[in-house]
Amino acid sequence: MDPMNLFSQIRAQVIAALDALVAEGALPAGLDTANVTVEPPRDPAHGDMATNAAMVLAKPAGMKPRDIAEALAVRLTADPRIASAEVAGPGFLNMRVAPEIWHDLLRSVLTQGTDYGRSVLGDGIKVNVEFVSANPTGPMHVGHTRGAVFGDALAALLDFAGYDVTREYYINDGGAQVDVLARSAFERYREACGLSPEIREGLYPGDYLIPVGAALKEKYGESLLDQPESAWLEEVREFSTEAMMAMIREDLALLGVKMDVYFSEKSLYGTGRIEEALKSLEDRGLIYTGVLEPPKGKTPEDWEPREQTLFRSTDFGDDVDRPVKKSDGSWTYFAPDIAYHYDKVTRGYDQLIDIFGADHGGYVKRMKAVVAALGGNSVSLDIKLIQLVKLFKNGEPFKMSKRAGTFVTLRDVVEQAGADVTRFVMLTRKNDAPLDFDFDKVLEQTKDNPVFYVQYAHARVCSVLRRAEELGLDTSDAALSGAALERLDHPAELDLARKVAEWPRLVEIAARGHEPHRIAFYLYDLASDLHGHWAKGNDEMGLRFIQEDDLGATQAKIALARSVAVVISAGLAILGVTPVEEMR
RNA sequence: GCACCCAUAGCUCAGCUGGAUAGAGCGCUGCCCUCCGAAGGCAGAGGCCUCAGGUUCGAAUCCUGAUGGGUGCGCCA
Repeated sequence: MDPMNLFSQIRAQVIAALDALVAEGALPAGLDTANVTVEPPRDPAHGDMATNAAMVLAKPAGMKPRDIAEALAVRLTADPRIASAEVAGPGFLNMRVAPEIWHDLLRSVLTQGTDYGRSVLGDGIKVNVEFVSANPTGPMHVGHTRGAVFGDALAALLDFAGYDVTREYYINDGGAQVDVLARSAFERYREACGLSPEIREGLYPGDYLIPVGAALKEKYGESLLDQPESAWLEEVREFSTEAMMAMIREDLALLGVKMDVYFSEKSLYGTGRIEEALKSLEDRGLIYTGVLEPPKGKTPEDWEPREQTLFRSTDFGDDVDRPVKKSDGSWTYFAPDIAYHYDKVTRGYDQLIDIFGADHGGYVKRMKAVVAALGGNSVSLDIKLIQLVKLFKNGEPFKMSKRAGTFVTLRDVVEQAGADVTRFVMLTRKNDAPLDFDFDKVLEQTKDNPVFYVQYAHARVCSVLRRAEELGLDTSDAALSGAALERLDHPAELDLARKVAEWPRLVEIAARGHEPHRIAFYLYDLASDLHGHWAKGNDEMGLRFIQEDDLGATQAKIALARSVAVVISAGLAILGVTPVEEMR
């Protein structure tokens, strides 16, 4: 556990005290302390931290919780850093630490800067986060945007928590939809050559292919015009897919998302890689030929029994076995998916994370089955489903329609709201909860808008630091970490420090659960505490950060303020948002 | 029909992998600027955590079932 995490430090101390009690015979040996926690209590009046040790151990030890708790309290308070330990409620042990603990903590924050809160939780474990993976057939829309932000923030969070992270994009350039793209682009090519395009039903009608058509003309002149499809399809497909991917990369760049790996589905075909992956399954006896039952309740009109090559995914918790080959012998879409995950497994990742749209929930079980079959117990796969984004304008639902031209792209969103705002707002909801995105509200400068609220807190601290500099103080972190922090003795000031102390713990909780939204909520809380503390200065002069007649106290107080700003910066960095120094 | 996700204040949502008296914003009511940024703060009202069982020291949280909503369901990716 991380040495910077105050709660894990104290937990280690609790465990040590328990061991000591065992050694002196006050507790039986061989107790399992895995469930012993040290957490901030819900009600701050209960103290700085609480442990459930006595309640967890009462039963296995065959003792009353109170007796254990009291013995533990005596042990713990022998350390001068633990000011008090009191038994409460059903057997909680509420602890209060000495003020120096908080002063040391703040010093540590200022010394480490935005590295404060980095964790060794990940222990260098190799994680692959696959996200976006939008089909290269057009621009990215709002749904992709949320997935992109979520994946990028999750990757940053895991990196911060000590994992070795790869951001990866799977390009679906091997299926029938890129043929459709090629045909659509070809019509735009014909248009560029002065002919009228025939955008038939089923082709992509979007304007974004017009420049692709023009580029095709520039490259090939009119030489493709009288050729049969078989002559130009492959080249046009290649050309268009690359154009689409260039556009997608640009969109991602607008959002501030940078992938480490772009993996091409097409590279799996004709290279033996699909065959190799399937052989790996076959060697385990997981491939067979058979006939599937028709789905109950909703039998397709044209359903008829067919013999197919199937993957025995039911062995790994899936509902039915899944076909990997069509009846004509060609691969189903599932086959390259298997090969792709096989590739990820063989690249040596310990953990895989796939981020899908919620409408792909039906694929979760089969993908988990694949990874379980290929990687055994050594590789885990977590799949995060991203719920819909509901757009609003002036509080009114904003209907999207490709045909009506009110299709909202990633670019539209970023151009209107800005990347920082877009990213933060997209992370203010759990991934599996629908998200309302109101174009007007996200730009409001009120506390109704969480982005503003957090930014404002950061800007206020910067403002105070500027004031302090005018008074001749050195506001560098190096100088502030040397401040006389013992002058921070007001309960309200220590409360703020307590919140700062929760940061490393929160990072670990968020990383463990693959839940970057927790960062956003924590930052909102922290900002709220800062604003609240600021306002206390209205009534109580002594709580203002700037004390014009006492520069020593001022330096200590702005060190506290700066610590809050440091954590806000670190948190925003994980979310991919730039902290602002003043509001405009 | 089956599977997965969801259900918490009037509305939109948190709730730290089982902890103490369930929280925040919006909306409503009432307060706080001779003062570091009031773009903020404080207080009040508002709850059968959808329902019924179960697990245990202890459940909004875990299990089972029900109800309501969303998504998906063999040669489309």
